[in-house]
Amino acid sequence: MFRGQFTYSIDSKGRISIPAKLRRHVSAEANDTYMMIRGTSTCIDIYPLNEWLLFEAKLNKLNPFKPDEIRFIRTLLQHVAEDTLDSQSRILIPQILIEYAKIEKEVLILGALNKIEVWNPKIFEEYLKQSDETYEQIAAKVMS
Amino acid sequence: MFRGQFTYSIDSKGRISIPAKLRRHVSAEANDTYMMIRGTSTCIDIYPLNEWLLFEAKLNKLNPFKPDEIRFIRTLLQHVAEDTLDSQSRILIPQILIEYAKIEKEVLILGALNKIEVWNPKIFEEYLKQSDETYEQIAAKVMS
DNA sequence: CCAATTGTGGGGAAAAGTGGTGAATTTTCC
DNA sequence: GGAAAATTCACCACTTTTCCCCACAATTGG
Repeated sequence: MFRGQFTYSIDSKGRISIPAKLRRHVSAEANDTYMMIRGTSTCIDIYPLNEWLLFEAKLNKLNPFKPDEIRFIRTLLQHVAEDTLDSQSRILIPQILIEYAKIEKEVLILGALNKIEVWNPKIFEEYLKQSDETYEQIAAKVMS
Repeated sequence: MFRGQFTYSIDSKGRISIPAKLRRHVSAEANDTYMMIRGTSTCIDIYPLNEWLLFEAKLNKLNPFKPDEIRFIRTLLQHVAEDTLDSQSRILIPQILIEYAKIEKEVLILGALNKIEVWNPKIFEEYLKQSDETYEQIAAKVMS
């Protein structure tokens, strides 16, 4: 499972290193392959291939004859991209996802259980502020 | 279960020894791996891996497509870091946690049941003073 | 009192992160 | 259809960080 945050940078070609500490938790089944999609917030979600396949299996159980469900599937799959690590452990993020997540130079990489999220640090900060619950309250709920 | 307090020092690289007397209480399942996280007070909480996994299991049951629940996951995992003991039984504390806990040179290491807390000794002293109630009063309330 | 363990410090090799070059392929345009 | 331009992608190079190892004083325990 992925956890923790890392501040990295994206280069002029749109490449991002996958942090070594996250890479250690990627199964060998993933074959250094990652799937990228639009996040549900203003960020990019990155799944190792094996985790993606599990997620895809869930999508497959949806009913494509229900308007809501097919719309969800289409919206999601529209911007899926696949890439394999280069020799420096980086993946190339498609321009359209970079724009969607409003990413500039600095990126915040967040380990979030079965996926890795990529944020513009400023946007992530704003996102956290919007919450009613403080860190203390959330911690109290989970850690008790 | 962890108990007792120890005054140690953090070195210039941000490493802290885990006291031998606490280490004896760590399960072999933990694989010498510890998770560090922002404490709810001005301190750092350290969990052996196996203890931490209990919390993570709770997070795993949440639905990351529900805005409230993914927010919860992000807020918590943001402040988590992982490390394994080196050959001298030390772990490396990330700079961001050191700053959060306002740690300088001396640290107070506190065994606190299922976790280990790391404090700046001065801050811990202040924390104890801050309460209006005496030890006796608090004990009466909590233990009844 | 001696041997083993523990806590602290630091050097140096290896890994990690970042940036860039240039060949190969694809696309564009005349 | 073919040359020029643009894109892709496999490498190469450099700097910084990480982490593995050695060293040593202090403490503990028999």
